[in-house]
Amino acid sequence: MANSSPTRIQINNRRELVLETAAGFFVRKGFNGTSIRDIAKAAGMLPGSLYYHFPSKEALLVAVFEEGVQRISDAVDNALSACPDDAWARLQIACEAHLATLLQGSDFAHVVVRVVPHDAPGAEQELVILRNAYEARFITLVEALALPPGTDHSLFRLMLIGAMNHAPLWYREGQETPASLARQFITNLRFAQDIGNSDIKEQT
Amino acid sequence: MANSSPTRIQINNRRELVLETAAGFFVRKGFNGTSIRDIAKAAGMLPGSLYYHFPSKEALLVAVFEEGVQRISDAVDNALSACPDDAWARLQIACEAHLATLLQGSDFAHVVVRVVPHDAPGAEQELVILRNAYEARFITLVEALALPPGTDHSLFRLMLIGAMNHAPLWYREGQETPASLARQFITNLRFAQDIGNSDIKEQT
DNA sequence: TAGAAAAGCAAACGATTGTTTGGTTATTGA
DNA sequence: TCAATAACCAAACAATCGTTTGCTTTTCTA
Repeated sequence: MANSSPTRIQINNRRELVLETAAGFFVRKGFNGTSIRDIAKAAGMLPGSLYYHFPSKEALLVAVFEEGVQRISDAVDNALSACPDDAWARLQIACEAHLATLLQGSDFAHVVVRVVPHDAPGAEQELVILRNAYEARFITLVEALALPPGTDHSLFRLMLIGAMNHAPLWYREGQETPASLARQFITNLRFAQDIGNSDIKEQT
Repeated sequence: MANSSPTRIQINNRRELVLETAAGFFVRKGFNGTSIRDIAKAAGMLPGSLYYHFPSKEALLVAVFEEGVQRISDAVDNALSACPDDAWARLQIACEAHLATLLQGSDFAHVVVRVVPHDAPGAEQELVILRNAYEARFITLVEALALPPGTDHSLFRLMLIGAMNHAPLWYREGQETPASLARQFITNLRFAQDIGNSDIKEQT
């Protein structure tokens, strides 16, 4: 007997639907702005039914966070696996994957950026650990850079992450692509020159 | 008696206390994570009493936003008024004032960065207008820069604002000052060199 | 000195919150 | 065939939510 027959019952078959629905609400309404009833109704279920899959609203957020961190981590890792060893090129590739997942992927990764862990006090530590585990990639990537002497690599990384995670607030699909954004992000942080600034007195 | 001094009644004498208390909660708990009862209790009043000063919870948020935008605007404008230097110096001074208000000032300015306007749907437009009115300063400041040819000034500005507004999430008082942060922010975006990267072959 | 306005208290309103409980249906392995 | 389990429904729970109403106290003005 095959242990996975075509008529096999789909275990937790609507768990994913609940997760996706929740991610959408958490992104658009925030954690505290979303009610269990919002999610249940949009998923075609009753409020109490969610508690078969998740023991609490905060546990649901953690599950969404886990999926978001998993997806954006996979995207970045996968992009880096087929990338040259040049530190700047690797960072740019990672930024492109980060932005693509954040701006064009599902809502899961967006939740990780949008929802601040302290909004769910009981799950705060878990959420911070998850996000830190992902962002650790950028510690390595930025430390591999040969930055000008005296540059604080940590601050450089925080600037970059801040700039990237701010993108969902202004990004509109159509004009710019994650790839073009990543290229410009890195260019602005790498090639920014003081061309023509040494004796600039005024601009119009 | 110390409290029976005036010949004039103190109009709205506790309105400021309510505003400050609300700002604190909005920063630490978010808008939807804060209840009217939270604010009232911390301000030593009853929940209903807040409605003498503000017609609704969203109107209270708008008032906090207005105060926050006012304070950070004043800080930046005041810093710029004594800085007729070149464009980069002016931008750095503005960043320093922005960061100082955000990280070391009252909670008012922090609310403007922490609370996303859509969390209060009925006040969303008003909140966006307020924030845009402030951020317009950086449009001018960044457009005055002589950036490398082909640089998107708008994206440059969004990077900088994203990096700065991300700071409250990692800043810890003691080591770095707003001034040192602003200097490094600008340095990273201006003087970033490709030192040690001359062996780069190509970028996509 | 009378009275209007400011400021807030006390108490409740209906609605919504996260969650629980017990029952129901469908599918499974034995 | 049958008990077990997955998955969900139906209905309610106490608590909390933003807000309203009516009343009281204080203070300034006319």
